[in-house]
Amino acid sequence: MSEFELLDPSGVPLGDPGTGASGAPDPLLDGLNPPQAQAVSTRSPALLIVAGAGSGKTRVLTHRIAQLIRNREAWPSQILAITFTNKAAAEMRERVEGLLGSAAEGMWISTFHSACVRILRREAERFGYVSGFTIYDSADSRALLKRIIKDLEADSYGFTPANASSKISRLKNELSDADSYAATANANDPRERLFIEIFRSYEQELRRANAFDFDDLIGQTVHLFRTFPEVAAVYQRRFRFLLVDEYQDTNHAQYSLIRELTRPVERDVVERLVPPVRERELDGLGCIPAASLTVVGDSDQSIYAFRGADIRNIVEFERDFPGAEVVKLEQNYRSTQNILSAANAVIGNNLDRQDKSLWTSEGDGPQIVGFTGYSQHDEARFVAEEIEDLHRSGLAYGDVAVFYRTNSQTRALEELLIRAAIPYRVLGGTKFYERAEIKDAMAYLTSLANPYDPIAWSRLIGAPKRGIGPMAEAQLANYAEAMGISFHDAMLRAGELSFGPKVRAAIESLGQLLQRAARMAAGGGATDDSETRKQPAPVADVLKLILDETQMIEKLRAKRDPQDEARAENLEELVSVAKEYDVQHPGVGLLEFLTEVSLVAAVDELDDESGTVSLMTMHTAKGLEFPAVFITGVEEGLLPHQMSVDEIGGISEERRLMYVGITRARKQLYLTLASTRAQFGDVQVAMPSRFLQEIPESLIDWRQSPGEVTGRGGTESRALNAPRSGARPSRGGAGRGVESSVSFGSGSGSGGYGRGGSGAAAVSEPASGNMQSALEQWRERKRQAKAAQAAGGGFPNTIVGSVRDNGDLELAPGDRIRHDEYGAGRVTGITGAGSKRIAHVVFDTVGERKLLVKLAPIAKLDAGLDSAEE
DNA sequence: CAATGCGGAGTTTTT
DNA sequence: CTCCGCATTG
Repeated sequence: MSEFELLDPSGVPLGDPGTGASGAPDPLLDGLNPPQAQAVSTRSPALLIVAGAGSGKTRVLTHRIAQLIRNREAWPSQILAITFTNKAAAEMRERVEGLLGSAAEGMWISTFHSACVRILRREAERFGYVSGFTIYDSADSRALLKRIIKDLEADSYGFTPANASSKISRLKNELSDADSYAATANANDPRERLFIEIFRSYEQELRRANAFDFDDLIGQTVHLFRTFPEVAAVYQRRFRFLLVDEYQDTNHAQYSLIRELTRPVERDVVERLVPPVRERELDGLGCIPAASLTVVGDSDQSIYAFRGADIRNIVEFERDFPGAEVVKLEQNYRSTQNILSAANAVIGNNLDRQDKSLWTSEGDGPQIVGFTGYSQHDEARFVAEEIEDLHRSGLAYGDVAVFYRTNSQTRALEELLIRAAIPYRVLGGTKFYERAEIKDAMAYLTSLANPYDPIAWSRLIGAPKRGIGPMAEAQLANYAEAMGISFHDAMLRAGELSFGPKVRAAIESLGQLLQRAARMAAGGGATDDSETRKQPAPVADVLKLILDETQMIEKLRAKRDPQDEARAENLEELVSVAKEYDVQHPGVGLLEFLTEVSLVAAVDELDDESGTVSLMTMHTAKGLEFPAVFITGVEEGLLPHQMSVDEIGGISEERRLMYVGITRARKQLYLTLASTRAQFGDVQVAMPSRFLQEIPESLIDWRQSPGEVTGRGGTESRALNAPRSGARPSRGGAGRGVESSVSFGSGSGSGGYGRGGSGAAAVSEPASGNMQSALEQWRERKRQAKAAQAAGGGFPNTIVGSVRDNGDLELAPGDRIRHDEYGAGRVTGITGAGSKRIAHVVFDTVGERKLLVKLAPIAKLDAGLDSAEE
């Protein structure tokens, strides 16, 4: 919303705190447990709600807000609630409105970034920006940095747009700028000096472009408040109640923003405020007292340290805000006890945390299901098959989520889900708005709002290709700068520069298009003659004008690359998005659309009604819950991620990530991994994650344990055509690690693995007998691991057993082999060498496969006629 | 100026 | 493996 009322104009006195709640029982407290009710009702100046996963914190927050309003302790306009994502904000608004009726109008419920944009758009003129500023996403920032690094020839010092950007981001999150950094940096280090130059130049260019990057949105708002106390006072006065969700993930800049907003307004500033401050707003000293602050968080779910989140913000809250009250919510209303026990066991391995255990009164529920695939492909197939089983037993696809650590893991999963015809949706990853063609089209809109933005302008010039190259672009940019005019105006005056007739015509026609579109967007109508001031044109109309005139869609369609058809469709989708926006927000104009697009988060795309399986990273999953959850790639190097192992606190953060993942599951949790994983073209052996060993084995029903797939923990390789792990009978080559025949829901044993193996899930029964030996191996390895750890020095995961090793298996074209999964087949070729030898095999039933000789579950049956023997 | 092709490099999480 | 930048060619 764009309206901005300072205080409710009616001037009705606010009720006395607490009066509404006394006497009759409050329906807003109905069904809350005592700590929850306490968290809703308490009125200390600062409140920390320590809310474990699934403990009903959203409920508490919404009820608290509703109670404040309903008791007339606050007007809706006096409430500022900060959430982590737009989706969470929308949900919270909806729930508060549900509790109150429509009385919630005027509340600010938004993310840090959205709230700051709103403030900055109002106040930008005060410090050299204009309201139409552009918000640079990280790609835009990097594009700008790329130019700067090139200009300064800093690339030879190892600076890249990516590393410079992340360093600048880190500094900005600490509220540093180039000057303050320069004051502390080592001036004798040429690399440091160069970095400072990059940083300074980046700041200048942003300002000149009238653009903020993500971090600026917070940092500059803090800066604004500190520089202009009377501006800060407007917001300090307005927002009497601040509520901040996910407080454990706030960084220093965000923390500072909260501090600024909860500062009392000093007497001398009070006197200058407009409209004049009324007596009842003041305390005895003539100040406007500090706003009430409520924060909600769980330090065990802090997973954004890499983005500057500072766990100290929550740990030291009581010290920061004297008089703070702390309420702990530990009862979980989401998950079964088995899932919670696993979560508690994992997080319990993090030192320096306050001991806290989630519990539920809802019972144990089914065991967690574990599965180890031979490859990520195999793992993905298990996931797909299992989802099918869940679906057949009555679970909606929309109730299932698949999590992973890195976005690249979606590949194999998507492939198998497509093959199984399971509807799914990937959240995040390469987002819609990050696609090249979408960014191209958006560059036009951005440039209309901010004709001084060089990144947008530079992008639109080359999309589509129209004969204006880097030379012409540079000339125009120089000219614009020299004359102090916008890029658009420079293009309209291309005749004053020495371009060839063709180039000049192209430039002028583009300039005219932008001029027309700009008029239209501003509400002047597409043509010159408008005397009637109209509403801003709908965004979709402006977009369509651009797409039609530039022929972007047609040009894509004319190409023969099949990818381009998809790109054309994306552009059409963008038009639909814009139309939808126009319907939802009539008459608000381009700027709001651009803002909203800039600030969408991955999770905002989640549509609860979509009826599709959701794929997302565990970071994206925070704050969500699903009846059935798959956590995939639970391997060393992936979860915890290799990159985190050397970082201080890295493993702890990864463990929290695992904890977040586990606690998303309501009823059924799956932990899956693969024993090999292909990365960058070659295959690598993967070890089970140390986090798996931290979960009591009784909680996990291993359909196929790591022990079964990676060998026996010894060095000898087993007879490869024997049934795996001893006791299990072979299943005619299609035998998979599916041990139990107890099925989930209606016993559909049909949809199993391979041909004939049952894929039905054993949910409530412990593993049946023939699982014992495999489990025994796994246990033995865990025992060894524990012993090693107890012996001191050892890491939890120093012993993970050896892997299957067929290293000495000689294969040649013509050999017959048997594969545990695919059955019998004939080798048609061998490529690669050493541990990366790949056998190309045509199987009798499943056709051609490529297998890593060293690790595939294969055995030689008989040699081909001309095979080389050892 | 644009399109094509080759070679090299980089691989975490995101508002 | 895949994306990106660079150089060559049309």
